[in-house]
Amino acid sequence: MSGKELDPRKELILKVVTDDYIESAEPVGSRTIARKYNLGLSPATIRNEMADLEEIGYLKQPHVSAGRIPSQQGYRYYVDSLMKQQKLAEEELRIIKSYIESKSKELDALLQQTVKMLAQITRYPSLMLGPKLQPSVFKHVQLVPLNSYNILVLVVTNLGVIENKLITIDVPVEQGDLDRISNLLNKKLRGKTFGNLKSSVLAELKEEMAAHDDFFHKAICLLLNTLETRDKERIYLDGVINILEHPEFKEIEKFKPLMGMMEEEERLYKMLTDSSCRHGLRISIGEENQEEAAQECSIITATYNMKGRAVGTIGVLGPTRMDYSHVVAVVDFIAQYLSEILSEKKM
Amino acid sequence: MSGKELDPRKELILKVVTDDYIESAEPVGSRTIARKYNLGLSPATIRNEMADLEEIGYLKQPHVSAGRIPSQQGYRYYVDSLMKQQKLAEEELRIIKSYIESKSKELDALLQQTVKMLAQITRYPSLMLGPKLQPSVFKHVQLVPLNSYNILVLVVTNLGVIENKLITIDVPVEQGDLDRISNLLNKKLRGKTFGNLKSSVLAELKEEMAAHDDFFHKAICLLLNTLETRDKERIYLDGVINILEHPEFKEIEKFKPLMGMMEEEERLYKMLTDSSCRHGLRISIGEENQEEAAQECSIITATYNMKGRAVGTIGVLGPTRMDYSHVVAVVDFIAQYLSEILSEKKM
DNA sequence: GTTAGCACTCCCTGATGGCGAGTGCTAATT
DNA sequence: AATTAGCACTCGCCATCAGGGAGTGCTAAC
Repeated sequence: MSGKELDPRKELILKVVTDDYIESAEPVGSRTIARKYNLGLSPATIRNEMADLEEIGYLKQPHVSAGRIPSQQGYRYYVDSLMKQQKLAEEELRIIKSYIESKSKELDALLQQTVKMLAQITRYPSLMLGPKLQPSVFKHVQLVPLNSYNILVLVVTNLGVIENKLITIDVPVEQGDLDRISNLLNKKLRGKTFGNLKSSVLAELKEEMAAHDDFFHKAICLLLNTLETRDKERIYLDGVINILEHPEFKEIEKFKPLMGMMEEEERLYKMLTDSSCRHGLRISIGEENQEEAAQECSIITATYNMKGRAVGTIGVLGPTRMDYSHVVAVVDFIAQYLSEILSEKKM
Repeated sequence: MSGKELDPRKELILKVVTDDYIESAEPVGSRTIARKYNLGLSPATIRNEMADLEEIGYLKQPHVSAGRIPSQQGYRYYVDSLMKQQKLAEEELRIIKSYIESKSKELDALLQQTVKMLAQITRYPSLMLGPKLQPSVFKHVQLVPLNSYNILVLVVTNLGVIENKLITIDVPVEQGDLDRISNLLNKKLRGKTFGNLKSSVLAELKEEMAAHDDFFHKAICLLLNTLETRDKERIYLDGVINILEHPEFKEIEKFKPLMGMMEEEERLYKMLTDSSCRHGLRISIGEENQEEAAQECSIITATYNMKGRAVGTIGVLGPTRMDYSHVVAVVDFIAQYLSEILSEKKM
């Protein structure tokens, strides 16, 4: 009942119903279809086809005397087989490009702007995860004393990302000692890739370490620690207000669960990293979503790359009756363009 | 008509009406008051008083055959003169303290947790600004080459805060040179306060600079730059969903403007730093707010300190019919307690 | 296989009327 | 003079009801 191919006329009807419902948000009836789209079919014929489509699960009726709307399965078929690939308008391309380019200085601002722009163009809430940067070359380590008992450990990688941790010590250490240790570490580590670093070099360091004092020990441990605990990637969210424009959320009670979800990074994170198809474009419709609050919504995500490696995800959330073809086009393009821009960054 | 003192009985009635309306969200009538609170007055007398209070602008009627609700002026009088100072329950004190203490490691996490907790306790959206840290002592500067053309400039202050900027150069510089320059800078600057630094020391450095190459010049400029451009303080926001529990936002259209506001940091920032009474506790009622979207809301804010200097603001947003006395108590206490904790931090 | 016709379903809207909570006013009471 | 009881009146709220409209399923004709 699910994997079946539909005959062309059923496909046509399903497509028309879905398109119309996406646009109007009203259940669509046979008469409307016959009048609005010239299919050369009478309302009665269309009714029969719609009854069939309902029986096999692609359409449903809100109530018996209403028109039809797509079921979740209907949307799935629409998305997989019927939806026509949309080309973005010149205007949109221009906006997207200028937005992303103009802000290409600060990474964080770039991403924030990108999500805002995505929300503006699609008119749906938009989110973004990442990027998860994997530093590969060690550049610098520095121990900076803030006061007698607190020392800041800075680690700089080739990405220009700084990891920092504060450590507290019991016995005061002198500036000179710290500089000496910093220098020693740098001499050993500078230019090493992290692959090497973890295995060989640090082992070597640990041996030497034994010869030194307790503080040195602590510093090394911390260094290791710092390198291992990678922060969770930040989540960017914008355009939440857009979802209120859609009649499915006219009732505040329908909106509450979504609002609750959007205030919890953890849940957004899960949604964006959801199992199925981690790679490239993904469309989750209704109950296909793990996240309960989003089961009357659909989510379209795409991963973006840096130098060929997927580093983050960008996505759009809307009612199941969302404008799939447009959003897919936008999300896809932005992900690609963002990948280009990021890969160009000298890192 | 506004600065007037009310006679005791009018005050009593205004207080009772306000208390009741805050609790019930329903216009309160004379009979209700007579029955619920034993004032020793008949409904008719109360009616007369309420009519008076309406005439001089402290109460209003949603429609002619409904009970009364406080006007903005009524709330103002209530807040200034009638509201009784509330003591927090042991339970609440305990929760607040444990929340703030348990997270006292990472500053950012501490603040985030604090706002979340504030939203949970008050059941209103809560926000926080800051803190605006003013570093005073220079600790360390480091030039780290990321690749041939990009150099990362790190500046560490006594607060353990790291400013970093990327600079791009035309001519490759060698590691050794960078180290030499870093060392030189550190020797000159370490331990200096920023007050000194800007005036005397840097002037001196600039002279020496002339003797050195172009890159050195660039580095100094950047250093100065870095020290001058302070980031805008971050805004924390949590518990937006809470506002949906209140009947004044049952209609989505009432909520939209607020949602729009809460997605724009700039507007939140303005609200939190609003002119009137920058110091200590502030209550803005309804149209007293500059921000248009919040003119059917009230905002209660308090500043918090670090070592005696106000560094940030914490606040709660609710309908004008909000539980002023409870929120005031909570906000006030949290601001004070947070100040304590922050001031203890070794910085 | 398609379509016209028809009876039927069910939502939506607007009108109607009673109920209840509340008011203002007046006259009686303290 | 202040307070209160009584009463007529207002108005939002709610349930009820009827009519209209959009849509369906079924049957019979094309």
